[in-house]
Amino acid sequence: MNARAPKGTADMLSGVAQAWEHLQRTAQELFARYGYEPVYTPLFEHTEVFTRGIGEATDIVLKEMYTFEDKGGRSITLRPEGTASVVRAALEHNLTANGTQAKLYYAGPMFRYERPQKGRMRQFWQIGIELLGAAEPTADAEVISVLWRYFEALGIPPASMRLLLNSMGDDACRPAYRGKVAAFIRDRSGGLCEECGRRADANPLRAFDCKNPACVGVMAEAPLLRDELCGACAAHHSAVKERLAGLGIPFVEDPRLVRGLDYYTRTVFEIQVEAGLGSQNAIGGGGRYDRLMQEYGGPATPGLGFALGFERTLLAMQAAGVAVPAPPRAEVYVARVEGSPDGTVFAIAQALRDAGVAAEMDHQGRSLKAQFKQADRLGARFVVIAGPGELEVGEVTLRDMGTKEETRVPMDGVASAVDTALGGRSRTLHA
RNA sequence: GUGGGUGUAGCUCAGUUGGUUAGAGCGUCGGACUGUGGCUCCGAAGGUCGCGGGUUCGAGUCCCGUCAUCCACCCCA
Repeated sequence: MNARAPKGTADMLSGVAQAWEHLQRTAQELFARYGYEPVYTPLFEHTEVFTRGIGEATDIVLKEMYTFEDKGGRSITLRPEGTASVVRAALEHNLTANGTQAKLYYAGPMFRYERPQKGRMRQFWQIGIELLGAAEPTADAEVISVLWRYFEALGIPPASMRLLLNSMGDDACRPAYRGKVAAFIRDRSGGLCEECGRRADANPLRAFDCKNPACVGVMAEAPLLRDELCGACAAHHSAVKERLAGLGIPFVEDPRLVRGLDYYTRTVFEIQVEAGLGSQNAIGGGGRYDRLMQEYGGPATPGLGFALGFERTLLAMQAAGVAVPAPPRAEVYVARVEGSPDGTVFAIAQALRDAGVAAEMDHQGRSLKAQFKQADRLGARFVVIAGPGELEVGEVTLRDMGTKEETRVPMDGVASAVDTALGGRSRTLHA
């Protein structure tokens, strides 16, 4: 058989897996302070959830979805992002009935069929929050600040982050602007790449995203939505900026920031980092999607959120030299000696664990010396030497690996002795 | 989907103009007067040289194919 993980997927072994849990713990703790509650939606949905939500003309829907027919003949798609599912769930369970506000967060794998490269996987992890039912600009500022604070909490230097901000307008002003850009593209199509020429019809705004130098040059002269926002959108946008400035969160207005999902209205934002991501640069982003719920047939419900990528966040942390805290694999190592009754050694280790101490012992019949090496490698602060001599008189030797001090303690008092030595921080699980 | 790079021990890599039993460092395991760690020293295990085919007296080393991987384009987290 082919003992290899599929293309674009990766096994997360101890080092990475621990970082993963650190990212999740940090998120849970921070998001809870803002009142967000966890939600777990299915990893797959009816395909329509994504085609309608994300937009038929987006790259995600056009060429990146893992879509298949299940045995019941339904078209199923592995989620390529989180917002569509959460909004679908909120609608299904009426979480925003009568204008109720819902604050949700999720974390888990997303799937997109793309060629993998640095910072891009076919299965990748995102954490995101969604704030539903909130139309005020303070909501935008809150969501953006959660994202910013999260990266700060992880230790990514604020100076290395760049927050980009833009407004996509709404139904009152975007259609007219969109028409203007389409006209502009048709007019100047000679100077644009083939792809952008085609964009005029389906998705003209995406031409702003093109990295082709010629296109960048031409699009630099294209009309900007910033200058065409309706009064309500302009007021909203400037209020968001005011709130952010009030928090001291630095942002850069980028009138050409266009995000790849069709559902955005008004505020869109992205946090970029310069080092570590290869040719990618965004570690998180999001925006407002006031029409999404209606798109699914629900009541008009404003909403917004962000998503951030685990892989990219980790790359950014590594580039910034941030270390991920890793707990010691053992605080105490219980060593057995030739002639020690296995059952007794085993019981001592168990007693320590029951008392809340991380304890490890040998299961391979290795020499005492090897056990000490192992204890050292695991980061154990103490080694309990359970030799026949000690056990005979109901005692055990407790060695402090730092000071090399050894004391004899009663066998049934090991847990409390260690607990005291560790500063009494363990909790007793079994009275 | 397109382009380029790379595929040699668990990991990072070296392998000269193709020539006999494929190497190093790290890691792992064992040992240094036999119940004790982190340093040092000694030793050991571990490799279908991605896979298939071809050229050759002979290929890890050249050619073709294939797969995988990395990076980039597209686009995004």
